[in-house]
Parts: sequence; structure tokens; C-alpha cells
Amino acid sequence: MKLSTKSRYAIMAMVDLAQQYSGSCVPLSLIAERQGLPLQYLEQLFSKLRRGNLVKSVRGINGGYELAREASSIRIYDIILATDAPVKVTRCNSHEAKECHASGKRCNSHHLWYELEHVMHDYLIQVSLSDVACGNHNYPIVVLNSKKADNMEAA
Amino acid sequence: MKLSTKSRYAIMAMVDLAQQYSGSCVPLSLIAERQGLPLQYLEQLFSKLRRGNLVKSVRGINGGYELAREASSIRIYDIILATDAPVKVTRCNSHEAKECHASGKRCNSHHLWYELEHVMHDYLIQVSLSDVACGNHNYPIVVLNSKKADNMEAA
DNA sequence: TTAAAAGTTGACTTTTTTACTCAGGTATCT
DNA sequence: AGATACCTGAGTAAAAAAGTCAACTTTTAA
Repeated sequence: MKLSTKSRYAIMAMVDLAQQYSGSCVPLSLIAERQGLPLQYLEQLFSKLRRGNLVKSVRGINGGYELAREASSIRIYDIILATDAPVKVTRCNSHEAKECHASGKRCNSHHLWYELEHVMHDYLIQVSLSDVACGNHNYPIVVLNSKKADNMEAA
Repeated sequence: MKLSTKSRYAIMAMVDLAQQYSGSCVPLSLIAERQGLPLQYLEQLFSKLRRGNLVKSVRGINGGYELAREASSIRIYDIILATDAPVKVTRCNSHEAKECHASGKRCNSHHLWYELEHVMHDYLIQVSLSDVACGNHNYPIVVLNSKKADNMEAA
């Protein structure tokens, strides 16, 4: 149950970018050095981040990267989505039930993974890049609607 | 961002066991057939489940497995813990900061993963085997304390 | 009491994924 | 022009996951 380094490195680099940015763009070589990440691996990741419209690149001398929009409007989930596969916990696809059970039906624990994915997604979508860059602590808790439905009308 | 099949198979098998049990124990070969899982792989997993005190084994002819206690008191997290590594999303260990950043300090997104792990753990600890076996839907939501702290006093 | 059924174990192998590296190319500024 | 930095795709070595093999133990029904 591990996340790949792709997203982790990408987030480290994006946080670094958000913290260091001060008007002019930042070359990847600086980020790689500061964060201790392989430069050429970062280049791959930023290629994806650019295609995902999360960063803008400036070529040529004194070139580099800058955030495409404000850090507070970039969700952590956006970064993961751009650099890694979407949040899928198992290989049983939430919509289609192929590969899920030999019979073609859904496996008996299908819904469990669906809800776990939802929980992860729900958290990652609420946290922004600026939250992480500023070191905000969010103290998340998971509320089950079936158990604690008193003062909540969530779906 | 995927969970290994170890936990997934183990949970499928445990759900099957919880659903099929009716007084006498159930041989693994039946579970393997019903769920379409490799028998000898299941044997490995049940060996761990037994060491984790989640199932009891009965040897000899007409032998098999049964739950060690009521399905409602077995948490999904227990099954994952017994068969797989604990819920760790990245390789930066929540307590020690080794491997986290080349400098030896914590990486800049350390806390994010800590909270994500917490969210997953918080969900998986609240759902029981019987919930899954009975097909209960729990509609979990994630509440951030910093944003929606109005009517909650959670830690 | 013996043979078959089922659990138990550890080592081994195959496959897939991860985490990079390499080599070359392109755009841009000085 | 040439240095700097972005950009891209292919290739690769190491690690992990997924599954297999073989041998062994316990128990019970015949």
C-alpha cells in the first residue's frame, strides 16, 4: 500500500516551487539540488505537469518554471492526477467490473475499495498546494454517514 | 497508487468465509474456487491471518477455517495489517525522517502523507468485516478541522 | 493403521512495475 | 553563435508483487 515516488517527487518539487518563487521563474536544476531529486526524472514529471496546465515553462537562458496559477487554487489531487495514475486503490475499476472477479461479477469487497478511494480523493481534493507549502495542519477525520448522521446531510 | 492483491484477496476470502460459515469450518479449496483465487496463494495469506488471530484452523479431513471471532468485531484494518504492510503511503516513515529527504530533514510534504495515511486508517478502522459481508454502505466523508470546525471538537 | 484430505511452510520463479538513465533534440536569451 | 534550459522517447537495472512448487504435518474415516 504505497504511493509511487512520481507523485511524491512532483509534490515536493511543486511545494519547493511555490515556496521559492519570487517573480522570476525557477530552473529545475535548482529544485533538483535543493530537494535532492534526480534532475532528469524531474524533467519527465514537469513535462506532465505542464501538459496538465499546472506550471508554465520559460525556455532559454534564465528560463525555468513557474506555477500556472495561484498555489491556493492548485489542489494536491491535481498534481497526483497529472503525474501518476488517478487514485485507484485496487485493480477493480470502480465503474466497470472487469478483472474484478473471475465470474465477471463484482467482487464481494468492491464497494469497500470504492469508498476508500473516495476518502483519499476527498482529502486530496480539499488540500491545496499552498496548504502544504505553508505547513498548514488540517487534522482530517473520516465521518461515516451511517453511524454519525446526526448533524450532517452529506451525500 | 495501488494496494497489493495480498490484502485484496485476503479480504475477499474473509468476506466469503463470513458469508458462508454455518457452524462447520470451510476448506480453503472452496473459497479459492468460489472467489477465483489461486489456492496456494490463499494458503500463504491464511497462514498470516491465523498468526494474526483472525481465523482458526481445523486440520484433518473435514478441516478448514473459521473466523476466530465475530465478523462485526474484525476490522478491515486488522486484515490488512495481518496480511500486508501497515498503511504507509510513502517511504517517508511517519516518525523517523530517514529516506525522506537527502539532507536528513523531513521532506517538505511529509505532513501531507501523514494526514493521508491517517485518513485511510481512520476509514479502514471504522469498517468491520460484517459491514462488507452484509454490503453496508457507509458514505464516508472527510472533514478538515481547520475549515469546518464549527460543530466538531475532534482532535 | 493406513491412506487420503486438508492445512502448513519455505524457497523459488516469473512477471510487472518502478525508478531511473541516456541520448538526442528544440527553443530562447545574451 | 553558443550557452542554458526545456523537452521527449526509448531503454534498462533493480525491486517488488504475484504466483508456483515441493515437501511436510496433522487428523480422521475407512
